[in-house]
Amino acid sequence: MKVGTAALTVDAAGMRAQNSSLLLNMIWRERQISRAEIARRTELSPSTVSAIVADLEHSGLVRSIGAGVSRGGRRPTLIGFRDDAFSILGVEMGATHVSVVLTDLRGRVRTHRSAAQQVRNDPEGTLKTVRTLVQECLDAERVPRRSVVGLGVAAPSPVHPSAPGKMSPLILPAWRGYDVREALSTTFDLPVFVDNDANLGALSECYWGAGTSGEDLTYIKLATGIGSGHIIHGDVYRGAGGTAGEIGHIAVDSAGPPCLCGLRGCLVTLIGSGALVERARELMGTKGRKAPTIREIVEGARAGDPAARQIIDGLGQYLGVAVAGLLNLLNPAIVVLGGEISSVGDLLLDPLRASVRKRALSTSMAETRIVTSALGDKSIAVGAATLVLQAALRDRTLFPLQHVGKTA
Amino acid sequence: MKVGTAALTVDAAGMRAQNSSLLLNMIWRERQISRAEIARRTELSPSTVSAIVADLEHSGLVRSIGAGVSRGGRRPTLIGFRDDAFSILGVEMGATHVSVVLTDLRGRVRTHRSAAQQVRNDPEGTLKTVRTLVQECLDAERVPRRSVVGLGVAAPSPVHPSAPGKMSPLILPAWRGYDVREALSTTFDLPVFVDNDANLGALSECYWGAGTSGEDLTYIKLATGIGSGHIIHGDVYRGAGGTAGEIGHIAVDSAGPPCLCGLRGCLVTLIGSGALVERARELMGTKGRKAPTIREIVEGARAGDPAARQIIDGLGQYLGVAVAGLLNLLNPAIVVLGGEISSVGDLLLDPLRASVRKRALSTSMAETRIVTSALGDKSIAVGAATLVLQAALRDRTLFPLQHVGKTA
DNA sequence: AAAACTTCGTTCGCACTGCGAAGAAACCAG
DNA sequence: CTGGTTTCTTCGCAGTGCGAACGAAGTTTT
Repeated sequence: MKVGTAALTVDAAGMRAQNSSLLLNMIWRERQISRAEIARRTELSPSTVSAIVADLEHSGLVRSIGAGVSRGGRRPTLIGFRDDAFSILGVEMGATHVSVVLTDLRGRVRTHRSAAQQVRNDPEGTLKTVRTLVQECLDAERVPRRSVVGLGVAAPSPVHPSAPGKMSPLILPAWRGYDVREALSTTFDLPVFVDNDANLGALSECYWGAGTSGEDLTYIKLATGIGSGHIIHGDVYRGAGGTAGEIGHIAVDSAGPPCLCGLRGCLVTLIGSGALVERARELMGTKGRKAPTIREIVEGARAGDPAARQIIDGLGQYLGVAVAGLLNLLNPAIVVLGGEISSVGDLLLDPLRASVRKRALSTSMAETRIVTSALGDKSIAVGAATLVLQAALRDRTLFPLQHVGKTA
Repeated sequence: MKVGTAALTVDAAGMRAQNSSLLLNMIWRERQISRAEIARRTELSPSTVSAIVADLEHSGLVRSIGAGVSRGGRRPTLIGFRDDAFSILGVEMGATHVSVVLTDLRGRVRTHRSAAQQVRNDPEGTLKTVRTLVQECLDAERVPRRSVVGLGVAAPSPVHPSAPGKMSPLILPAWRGYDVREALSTTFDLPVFVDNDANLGALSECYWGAGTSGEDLTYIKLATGIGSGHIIHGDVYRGAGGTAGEIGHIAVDSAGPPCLCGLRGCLVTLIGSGALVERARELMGTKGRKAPTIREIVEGARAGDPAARQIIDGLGQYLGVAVAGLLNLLNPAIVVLGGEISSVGDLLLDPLRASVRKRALSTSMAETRIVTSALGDKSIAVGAATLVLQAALRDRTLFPLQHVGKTA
């Protein structure tokens, strides 16, 4: 189990691990597939495929699920992935809440819990809440610790690749000294993976949403803050310091209002939830002085309220400036918009696309699809679980098998 | 030699190929290293290392170069990479010239030729010029075709990953129907690799310039056009449609002048060579109405001419807007500025860094170094050759060995 | 100067892997 | 029911990396 820095060498065992991983991924993707078909696609010999499938079957990750249709001879035995073989925990730490999901190996939510929690200034309380909710999820489904692959965490902060678990001292100063990974890993005795929330939203879309086949994708989270995450070559791209995707602080209007970060006209100051709500209070009838919620803006826009429509239009236009820059620089295949406000769909996409078209090269536009997320409000937490799934599908040893190596 | 789509399977031969590649790269990087040291670093067994090195030695890529210093026992035999074992051709197609280099396996230029050539509207003439220059380079060094690994081409156009060789119909409409790769590959009977010029500038920096150890890097080419290239995980990143890095058409000033591309305030309209020269004519003494050249601006700035300094300052400020966006979105470890104007060094870097600091999150700034290129005017052509080198170091079979497989 | 120790590189048998040929099993078509 | 087809397994083979043992070539100690 070499985990050295350079170690990319292969020996006989590594060869098996690699091919085994390839097959496992193929079976997972196809849901059901015969040995013969696997052999054809991978160009591995039938004998090798049989041997590896036997291994996988023995470890409980796949199983035979009856016969398929004949192609003019003996009917193939279909192999299926056992989605329920293990569970995965996903945690979302939002700005004002914590939410936990327990999923199977297909990203389906089996149980979920959430609670209001001030995350920004209360690390101790947040960790306690997370622990409680996680335990509740485990208890609710009577899931033994043994059958949990790991725990993924979505944090509202950039995460440095070399120190996952530590929060950014600039974004979450109160978390100085805390290590989320460390803390939860010791509590539950599980592998813990931490990443930025927008990155995990992107991963979620890549696996369960708009990402059809692992193409490069960018996810933009429209909420209190504006964040984005990139999937490049099937992997979350984090940049040199883990801050790739901080689209919220791109300056789109040099004459705009000042931002907490010290700049002017940041995207977040113009289209963050706070700004939208503020704008709504100005434009919409302020019944009793109470500021409307994002949900009300969404409903208003759907109902045809001109003020709400106007807010969405403005959002689309500003966002278009940033997205145009994104397309020119990165040229992703898909851009997905998430966050509550994105549920207005075309009402947002139309002005956005128009704004982008005015600003991006037509070559980069032509190949890029811009869509809104179809995943629900648990997409970030599910994305956190997906981070674990992705790691395990690549390295089978992460599955908590009884390690029945044939040597034993 | 499986080159299928999915094929990532490994058999015994693939295992050897992979380990062999690893060693080859290590020897290339270290220049000289003993078998024992290789074994320690790779965690391969000494016997395996010896066997593979024998293979490589037999193929002429490496050789023994005497003994190293003892570590308290027998002195190690140092193995060195034979930089001169093969040659590589690199071609730069600029806006108004074509330039060809013949390099060794260490990026050193052995011969070079260049000629004025209108590339944009004259595909036929351009290809002819390229053929002539390449042949001249080969003749000058009496290099037999057999010892050339391949030919790399830097094109002033985005290159679509699925059709390298075809130019973008929007940028170079006159090239419709031409396939550079096809054309040159048949002429010289060599593998041909084509990529965008800025991408290859980035690759050049990654191998021979500011890129110290394969960190993520962005290169920005300041010339007639403004382009950029990203190196991610040691590889050129091309995006979904090959247009990643089109930084030149990012809008930095919504009130700016209209651009050929149809937008307003594109970076290129503000800091492209044309704009700089135009500005210079306004500010500097226009002796005899003749517009100054970029070179004159550089010299003026160095000599302390306030007008030239002012131009450079403006350049730095505008560029800073785009770079700030780049840092927030991609968070590279290094940003390298290339192109003739970048030779003013700190005179440009100071205002640029100040501009960036005003606009980028301090977290992404902290980890990013911004520098000017130290490579000469042949860096793009050398980058084209490097593309070939990179491919061959990964897949040894690209070296035109006499394929003396031990079976023969 | 000789002996003891250290490091380097090679040799050889072993275990494991994937492959290919052969064969058994299962199915379809006439 | 027979011939052809496809699926899957069995078994011997070739190639690979590993580990132990060994010789080679230095350095350090006696």
